[in-house]
Order: sequence, then structure tokens, then C-alpha cells
Amino acid sequence: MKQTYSIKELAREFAVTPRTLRFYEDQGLVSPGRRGTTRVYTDRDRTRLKLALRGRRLGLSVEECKEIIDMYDPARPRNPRQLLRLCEKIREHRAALLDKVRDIEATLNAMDEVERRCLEELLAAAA
Amino acid sequence: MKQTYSIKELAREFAVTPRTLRFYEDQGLVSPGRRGTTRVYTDRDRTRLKLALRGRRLGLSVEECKEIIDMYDPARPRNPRQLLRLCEKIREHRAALLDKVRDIEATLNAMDEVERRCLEELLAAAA
DNA sequence: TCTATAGTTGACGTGCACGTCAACTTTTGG
DNA sequence: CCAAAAGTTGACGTGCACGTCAACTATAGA
Repeated sequence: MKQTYSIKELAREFAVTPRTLRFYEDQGLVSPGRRGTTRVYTDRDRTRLKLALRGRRLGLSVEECKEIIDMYDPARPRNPRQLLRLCEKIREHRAALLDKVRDIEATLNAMDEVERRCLEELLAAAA
Repeated sequence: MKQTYSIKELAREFAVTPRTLRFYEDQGLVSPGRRGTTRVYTDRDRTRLKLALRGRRLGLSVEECKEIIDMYDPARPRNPRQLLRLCEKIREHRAALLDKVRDIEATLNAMDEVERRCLEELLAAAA
């Protein structure tokens, strides 16, 4: 459990370029500290990056990732009204993710069907 | 089961603009016929659109959607070598989709955790 | 101390996926 | 028959997510 990371380290770990990490900083997704002029990423930055990249892979925009991650940030203090809003948002996001799961399932089913026909044809060709 | 569709009809059905459908045609994703100069979409076009938009929602590029849809097209004749390639590709795509499912599951778990803490806090605030 | 390596800030470029006119033609309902 | 609605082809604009220099600075190891 290292506490800090260089930009190169995190870029390599997450298979992105330093440019991407600087871009995400511009967008307010992470705010690494500085040692002199050099960026120093904490575990919190690393976690936010991990979540952001996960969101990106699922097709979310950087802005959407930021909003969600900010909202879910456990360090953020909240009043009951905000907590209710958060619960609401969670339900929305969950629904959106379940929609995606349905898309994936539909695609997987279609792929199974194609594969089945594919194997059938191979069998017929082998005869 | 209508056989043909206007550009407006399909745009409305899939909640995109006609511009998008023309763009997809430029990219070779669909090739509707013409009645005079007006586009006439068939059920095949409609199916390809449905698959394409599903792919888009999952974060694929239009080009990727096209490749996959072309490859899976049942109307396409294939020799055994191509069939084997297709099976290979299906395995790849399936693996990619399962990766996405894992991302979604991880996100859902994180959301459950946030919701749990959220409800706890609400409970504490109510006391 | 000197050099190689890593890091920094601009600033401009790029590919993608459309949006947004404009100018025009075509089709359809009254 | 004629107006309104729908459709067409360019062509340029836009927002996003970085890529790609350039020019410079900081730092660490021999």
C-alpha cells in the first residue's frame, strides 16, 4: 500500500497516457498535490481514477464520471436532503446499468445463435 | 410487420435524428433503397440499426458496430476458414462483453455500499 | 557537476459522431 | 393546382477526449 504515485506510475498501471491524467485533472476529476512542480498522486486520486476509467469503459463521459464520483465520495459531508437526493441518483444509475446489462445479454444471446449456426455450417462443410 | 420505413419513422422509433441515419449510411452501416430520391429502409436495415445502436450504447464506435454486424450477417456466405475466424471473433467479443459485465457488477456493488451508508446516515440523522 | 530522464505548461491538431444551416427538390393532402 | 410538409445533398460547425509537438524546468544518478 504505497501512499503516493508519479504520473508515469499511474498511467502505466491504468494503461493510459500521462496526457490523459493531466486532462482529467483539467476536468477536475483528480487534484494531485505537488512536490515542487511535479504531480504527486494519492491513493484517493488513484481510486477516483479507477472509478473514472471504469465509467469510461461503460461509455460515460468524463463529466458524468466526475459528477458520479463526486456524489459518491464518502469524504463529502451531507445533510438529510442531500442524502435523499443521493439515494435517488443511485436508483437512476442502477437502472441505467441494468439497461446496459440487458443490452449485453441481448448481444450475448445473438452471439450464441450466430455461433450455433456457425458450428452447424462447419459440421455440414466437414461432411 | 411492415416491410419498409421512412427515415423519419426509423429515427423516431430509435430516438435518433435523420442526420444520424444518413451518417450511418455514409459509414456503410445501412444501405436503404430509393423511391425516386427518397430513402426506403427495409426490415434488414432496421435490424442492422437496432444492433448498431445497441453497440453504440455499449460504447462501441460506429466502425466497430459495422464490422461486427457485417461479420454476423446471416446472409453472408462463408467458407470453413471464415467460419472459424467468425467463431474466434465471437469468443473475443464475448470476452469483451463479460469484461463489461464485470465493470458493471463492480459498480453496482460500490453503489450498494454507498446506498447502505446513505441509509445508515439518514437513520442516524432521524434520531 | 554534468547529463540523462522525467516532468511541466501551453497551444495547436485530430478523429469521431453527429448538429446545423442553406438551397433545393419531391411528395402529399386539401 | 398549390401550399405545406418531408426529404435531399453539400458543407461547415461543434463538443469531446485526448494526441502531439515545442520549449522549458526539475531532479536523480554516475
